[in-house]
Amino acid sequence: MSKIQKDKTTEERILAAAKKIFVQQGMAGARMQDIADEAGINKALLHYYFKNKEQLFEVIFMEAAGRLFPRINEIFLSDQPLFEKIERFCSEYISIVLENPYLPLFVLNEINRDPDYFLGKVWKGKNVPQPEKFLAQIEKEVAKGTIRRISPLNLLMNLISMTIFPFVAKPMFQKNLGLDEWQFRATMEQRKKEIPKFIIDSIKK
Amino acid sequence: MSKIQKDKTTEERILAAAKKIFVQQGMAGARMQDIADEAGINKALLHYYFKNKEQLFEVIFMEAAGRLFPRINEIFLSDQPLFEKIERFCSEYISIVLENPYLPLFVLNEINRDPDYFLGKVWKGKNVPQPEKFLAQIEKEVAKGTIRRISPLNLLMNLISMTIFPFVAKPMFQKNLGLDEWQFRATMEQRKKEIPKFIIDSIKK
DNA sequence: AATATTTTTGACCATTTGGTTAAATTTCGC
DNA sequence: GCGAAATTTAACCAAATGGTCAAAAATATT
Repeated sequence: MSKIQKDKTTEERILAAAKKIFVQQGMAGARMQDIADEAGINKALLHYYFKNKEQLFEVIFMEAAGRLFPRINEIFLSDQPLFEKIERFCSEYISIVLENPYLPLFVLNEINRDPDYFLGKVWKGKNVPQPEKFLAQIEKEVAKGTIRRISPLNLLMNLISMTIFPFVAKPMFQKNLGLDEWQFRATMEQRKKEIPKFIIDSIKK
Repeated sequence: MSKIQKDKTTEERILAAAKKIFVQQGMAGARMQDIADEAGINKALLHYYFKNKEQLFEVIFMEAAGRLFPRINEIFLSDQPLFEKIERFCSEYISIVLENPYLPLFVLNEINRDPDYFLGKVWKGKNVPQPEKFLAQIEKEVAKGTIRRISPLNLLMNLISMTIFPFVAKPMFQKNLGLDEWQFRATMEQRKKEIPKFIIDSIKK
């Protein structure tokens, strides 16, 4: 039981509750009863708004995935210069995830359970990922001689890893490095600039 | 149902089955019946060897965590020079995880569900993590002028992130970048040397 | 071979859990 | 205010699930 917002509509309260429970417990661990309790309503009413657990889950998952994946695609598709792209990605991505630190682990976890199903849902339609452009851009910079010779694939992995992983391992980092909530946030704020600097220092010629 | 090893003892078959199911489905998603089936035995026999789900899970979890955490602690505690440490960590860690690519996500996920409980189990006794030494070592190198000024915390996060995250996001990377199993492995083999090079290029003065 | 011990099984139980139903209550259109 | 529609609830149901038990089968001990 937590604070039940009286101003929100019932459906909004259900979605907020479902998000909290699903993100915390995963699809398998989440209980419809817990979601109902969290929303301050009856379980039957839950099924009045969402016909079953799977459908409710899919709404939550797609909303979560929808916040994370389009941004990754942006760095593939935009027309900016490489270094600007890297800076923008880190800065914007960290901002988004700081508001929902547990989303990445949640999404990666469900993808892991059934990659084809979930990635099929996420990347449907014209939204398929096209990393070719970004990878080609890196190769072009290598050819121009502005950056050292590096495998584009590795550079991409490095960028995404350094940006996202600290959130995935948040409890571990916090506990092992003794960071409270505030210190963790501050560190991630720093990293908006530290990561691009780290990368550029490594590859710039 | 999969191949049931006749040469292994029943207990070993149970542990292998439990590992497969738990790592794939997580604690909440795993079914005792599925573990029994996978081991080619009766559910009652499962409880004859392990008194309940939680106990069986803990055996699996501790075995998994025991493979991942001590290595991280090593980079904190060993006496090697910084660059060697970084190289050794990447190389050894990737080797270990290549044999069980799904362990990191599994462990991080369960830690996330109950950080204090699980991290308490993992780091019990004299095995508590002591990052101070590693962080101090970085600061010393900065002072000596061998590497540029960088926040030790950020460097540590970068190292661990680049090493582990590709495994956590394995299905996503594979699907979105079109890597089959073999190509993924080859990429990670490359990264044993690419990551240290990437880091050292960034911080060496 | 006979007996004691360990391992394995099928049948069963209690609880949890997702989901339904019919009735009650509230809200809305008039 | 009144009937209809939408919202909310309590009570239930069936299937799934973790766990038990007594008997059977296999193995070890003498």
